[in-house]
Amino acid sequence: MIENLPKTYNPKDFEDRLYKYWIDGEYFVAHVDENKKPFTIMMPPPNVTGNLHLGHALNNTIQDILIRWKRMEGYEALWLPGTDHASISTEAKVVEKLKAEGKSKEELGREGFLEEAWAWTRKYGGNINNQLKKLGVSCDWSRERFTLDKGLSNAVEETFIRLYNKGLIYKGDRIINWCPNCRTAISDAEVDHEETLGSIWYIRYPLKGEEGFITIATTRPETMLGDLAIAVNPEDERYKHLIGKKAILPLVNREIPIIADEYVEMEFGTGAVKITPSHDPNDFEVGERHGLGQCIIMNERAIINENGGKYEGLDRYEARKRIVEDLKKENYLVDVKDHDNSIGHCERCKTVVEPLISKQWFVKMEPLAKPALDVYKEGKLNFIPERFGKIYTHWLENIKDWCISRQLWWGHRLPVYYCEDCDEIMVSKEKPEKCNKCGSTKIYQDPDTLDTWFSSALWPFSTLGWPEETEDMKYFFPTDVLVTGYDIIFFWVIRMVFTSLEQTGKVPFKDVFLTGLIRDSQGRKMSKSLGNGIDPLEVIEEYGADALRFTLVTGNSPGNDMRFYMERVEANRNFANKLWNATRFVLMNLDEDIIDKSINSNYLEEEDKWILSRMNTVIDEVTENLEKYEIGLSAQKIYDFIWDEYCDWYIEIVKPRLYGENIKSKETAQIILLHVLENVLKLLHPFMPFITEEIWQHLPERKEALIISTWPVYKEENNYPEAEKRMSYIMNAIKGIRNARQEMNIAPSKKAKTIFVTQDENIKDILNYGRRYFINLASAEEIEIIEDKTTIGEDNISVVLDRCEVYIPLKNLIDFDKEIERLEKDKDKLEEELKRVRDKLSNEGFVTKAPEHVVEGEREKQKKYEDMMEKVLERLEALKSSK
RNA sequence: GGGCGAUUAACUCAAUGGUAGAGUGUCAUCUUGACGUGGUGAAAGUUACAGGUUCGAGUCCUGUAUCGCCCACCA
Repeated sequence: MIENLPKTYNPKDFEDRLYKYWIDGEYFVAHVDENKKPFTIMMPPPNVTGNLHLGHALNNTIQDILIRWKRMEGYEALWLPGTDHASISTEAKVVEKLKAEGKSKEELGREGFLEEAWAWTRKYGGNINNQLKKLGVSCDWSRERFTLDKGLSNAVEETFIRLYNKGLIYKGDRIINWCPNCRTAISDAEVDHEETLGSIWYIRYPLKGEEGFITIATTRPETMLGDLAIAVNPEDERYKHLIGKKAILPLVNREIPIIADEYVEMEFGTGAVKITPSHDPNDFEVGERHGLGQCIIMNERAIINENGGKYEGLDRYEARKRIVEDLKKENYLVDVKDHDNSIGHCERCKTVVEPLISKQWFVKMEPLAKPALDVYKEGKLNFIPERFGKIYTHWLENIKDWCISRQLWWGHRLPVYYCEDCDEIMVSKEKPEKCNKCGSTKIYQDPDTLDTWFSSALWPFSTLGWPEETEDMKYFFPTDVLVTGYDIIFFWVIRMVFTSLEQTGKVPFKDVFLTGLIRDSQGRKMSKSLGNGIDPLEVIEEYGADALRFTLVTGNSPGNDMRFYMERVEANRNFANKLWNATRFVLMNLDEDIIDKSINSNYLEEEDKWILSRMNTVIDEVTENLEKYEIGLSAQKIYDFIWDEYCDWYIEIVKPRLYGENIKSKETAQIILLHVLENVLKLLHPFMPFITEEIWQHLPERKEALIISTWPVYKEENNYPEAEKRMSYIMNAIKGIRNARQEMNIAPSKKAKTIFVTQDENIKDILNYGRRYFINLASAEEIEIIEDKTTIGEDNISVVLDRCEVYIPLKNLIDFDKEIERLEKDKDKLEEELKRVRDKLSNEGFVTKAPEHVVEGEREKQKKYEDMMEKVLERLEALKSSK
């Protein structure tokens, strides 16, 4: 007896067990094997202390599908996992924890803080990996990396030094984005702009040595404390006479020059602009051009400093309030108007960022951007969907230097040392013994750390041992595809490309598959504050990982946002249950002695050929869809094949053979049931790895795990177009009969005599062959196939098919009005179809220009519909006259 | 101010230029020996709008509307 499955599908019974089974079998571990082609994916490293959310689940499901598929196709598949130290985010969490304990970063000092951060990382660091395992990810845990690992840190330092030595990293005083809450500089990409309704204040500045004022407009009055000039457009007739003169800065009483600069738009505001070089990027440039110098008025917490005079110690917004009040009091405020403007917020903590002049480290982007643009133009880098290529190009064409230093402790410390005596800068991995320049031994390291994305940018190769020339590096790099969300194209994708081109000379991946965002059922972003987030682990707990995975990859397309519905998860769980029970059916009808037998084409019946042929097509299409990254389509095709064709048709058709006396027929049915099931399990495995492996393990004589079985391929010997045609005729006939019977309220249990009328020898042959199908699937009994319908009375349900009519005599059960109504409906449908076909065929353009097979197809349809129409009309007339 | 996307059944979404599909929901029906997490059947569409290209358009082009996203230094 063959071991059977439990009666109900319960994923919790086996998902964890199977994951352990795969791990124990080392199926996820990749090896350098010159006889095989490599296929590599680098998992986008989640934050080390993060938790799995649906975005991760989507991403990793897609990667797992690709990697499992390629593994089965015979590639040496490496999927390398790991985590990111997430400098700013982790540091913020640790600071918060310390705060709750009444401690601060500063109290602990750098060493103490880092100890706390490592403790935190060790405590929460494993979480996300364990959560990923629940999802079934088949990544190579033996190669797991962390961005702060020794090797990866070495790669970071190496890269920094190389770029520095090439002059591509520099230190400079520049306007950067400062987060007063995180108290660090952040890059442009880390600033979120938000349109906000604010005010614009019109302030008049008295002229020096003469009567009158010059009125400026500003959205940030508090920055006037740092004003070093007023600028007007050189062409502006209103102000030409004032250029070169001086004005008095109200409240502060500083003399500032009135200068001319092209940057000023005459149409905006009053046409005169206050210039605050230390607190605005444009003003900074104006200041540079006119040698205005600097006046910094805020500290790292955005609190007014000693340069702010009496406003010193006030928060920036408090200062604004007070300054506006004072201006009003002293009659400098001319007007206040509503004004929309776009305000930058820290991507991490949402605090309004402060543009601030500061000494920071930058990567010079222009020379790096060029090759990254070229490889895209040369087609060496593809985006799925393609439209993201434009976003990539646009960003690179308008790129600005990348601020990479952060005033944080958790991260890669800059490999930069200074001489205390002569300020010489020394860039090296180790601390220099003495100063290169003056020989002093008073050397200290730069306190700053690097932007997290600087190390992430190296991920595709630092993980493989670069800069060492490791075997892994030579074999697995460059990688094949990157799967990530479109929201981190700027942060990550682009930076990986230019960094890899610069350091390795290679594009790090051929394809970039971009996923959309997952939203809640109302289309809102999932967020903690809204409380609408869905925990993937809870979904897995209730419905199983396979149902979740299937939900995430169906019903959406790459790069488009999707809404998440529990109902869909449930539907996919039901699909798993369907497959589970189909397997139970197959297993309970399997005789042990068929297990070793292979398919003998001599014994194949029509439905066997049909299902083999259909399976063959599905194999072909699914593979093709996967190659084009059409994951949702491929999943849908497998779903439809399993449910509609295998379960609803093939299993139902084959039942009588399984219970019948004909041994050969019975055996063949069993062999085909098992054969198709095996192939379907393989096709479905990348999408639903757990249930398929579990079922596979219950099939007789399993020698190897499904995860390493061979991906099915199209086979010409399984191609049976004729059987497909004949079966589809029969299936259509069955549907027609079922439909008519249901509409006439004839219960399926009411078996009825069924008479087919046809003069077509071919159809006769098909129907004759298909007798048992009708008996079992269309509630037919006493099937007759005749040529002449004149002897049949009127007391029938009748169905008009292609080249055939079906009569089901049901004496005294037929409601003539209802039967007429039903046929009228058929008539209407046929009329519509006929009109469409006739219009087409009477269009000369169509007949002459459309491809021959399309025209021929329409002609055949016309003939068919005309014939059917004639029969329907005859029947209608007969019914009406006999009423 | 630029750029991009979306608009298809009640809802959520699919659909290589050739008769618009699915899931969910709805209605009817079935205790048939895998599955009620099921079977069978039905109803449900001017593919946002207006033009154009084409023998033929949900699909390609132009414009409009609505919604959404991204980028951008206009004080």
